[in-house]
Amino acid sequence: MGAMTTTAGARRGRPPAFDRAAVLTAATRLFWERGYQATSVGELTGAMGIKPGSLYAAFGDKESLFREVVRAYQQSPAGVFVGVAFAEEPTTRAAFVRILREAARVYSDPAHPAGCLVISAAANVAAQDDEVAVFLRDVRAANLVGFEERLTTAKRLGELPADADPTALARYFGAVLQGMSQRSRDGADTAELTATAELAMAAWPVAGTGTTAS
Amino acid sequence: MGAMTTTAGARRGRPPAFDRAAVLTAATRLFWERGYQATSVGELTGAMGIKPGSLYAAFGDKESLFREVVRAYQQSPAGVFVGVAFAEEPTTRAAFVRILREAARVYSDPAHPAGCLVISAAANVAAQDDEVAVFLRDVRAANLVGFEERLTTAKRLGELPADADPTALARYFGAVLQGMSQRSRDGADTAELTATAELAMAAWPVAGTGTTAS
DNA sequence: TCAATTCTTGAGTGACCGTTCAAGAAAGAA
DNA sequence: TTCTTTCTTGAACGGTCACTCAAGAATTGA
Repeated sequence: MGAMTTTAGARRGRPPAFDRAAVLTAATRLFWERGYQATSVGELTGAMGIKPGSLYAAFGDKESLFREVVRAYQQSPAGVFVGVAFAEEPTTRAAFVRILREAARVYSDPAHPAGCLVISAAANVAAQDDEVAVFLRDVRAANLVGFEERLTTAKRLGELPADADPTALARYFGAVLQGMSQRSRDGADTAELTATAELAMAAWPVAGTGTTAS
Repeated sequence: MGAMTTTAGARRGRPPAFDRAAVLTAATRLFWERGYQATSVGELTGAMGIKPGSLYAAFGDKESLFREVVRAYQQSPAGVFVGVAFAEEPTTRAAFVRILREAARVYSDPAHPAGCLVISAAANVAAQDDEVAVFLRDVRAANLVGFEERLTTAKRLGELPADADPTALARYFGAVLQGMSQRSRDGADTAELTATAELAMAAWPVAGTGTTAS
């Protein structure tokens, strides 16, 4: 689908003067750093090197641009490491260990803004921009469902003890990742986040004992 | 200090037509729900029932009002439960158990906006409002220092094993609390957050073993 | 060469932002 | 009563917001 529209020549009219992927990257960086609402169209056009008219012709409006940014982000290294860990690690436990460690690295990578764009870009938003907040919340909820499905499967396969609660575990790891994202935005470095990740894995259920002591 | 200025009569000039504490509560609710930047002065004056002139005469400007809101919040039940737990619980472990459980309750209390105002009210902010973000980040950092001091003391008193890392633990619990706050803003209820809190306590060091397995 | 199509440009839209201010109203002091 | 002080009110301030549009430039198809 994308190949036909981008590679095949013979498009009528004046060609765009900018590289769509490049300006999307610039927009991503801004949204990632400041969040959706705090990023103005003026800042966007400045960073993207295009005028408002071009932005609106190419992307629709600010909200559509943001949705495209999120879509691109989810396919970037910072967005796919969860899926990659699930696909490549042999055990569910190893997958979560890897997810937490990768998050520690990615969230604090100085090559891009700190934390996770999906977690922080619409943390607070005016009533009028509710749809953006709902959109990101749905993405987060879908990620949690992915966690839960993997953990449920692991329990069915005997990888988790019978008294393990996949739903509670999924939400716990989700909360830890959101906390790590926030900590990285507060300045936490890779070492700190890695230490947090290691401690977080202590919640992994061990066969034969309850998962927590009161 | 507060008693003299509020109770003693004999103040010159026209008295304020509003209850300062009441309008502060209204402002707190708005800032808590939407965050600093996404809350406009127009919404504030509407919710507080006063005109812009009165707001600026009484509170200075939007930023000063917000700082006063944060100060009041920190002395409210939602802001003091950490200090109360430290003061009332006999052991450090019991204090952290209580902090996590209380956070689960408070963050999801439907009587007020979800989560922690200090954690979420300036999550993303434009460059011009940096000072507000820095202000809240400092508050969070101070809370972490409080955690760390308590844990360091616990280690010195033998309540924690010799290989325990108070700094890492403090940051871990800080991250968990930030994650719980975010989860509550995504709709998590008390039961979910409580389950997360219980799982989080699995990271508490046990004498004689390493704190984590790899 | 000429029409059709697509993008760029620059100027401009109304709405809302945080904030200010002069004028009037309500209190104590003289 | 009159002065002084403090608060309220309503109408504004310039600035920025997201967004639009007509006119010109660059391309393809005929």
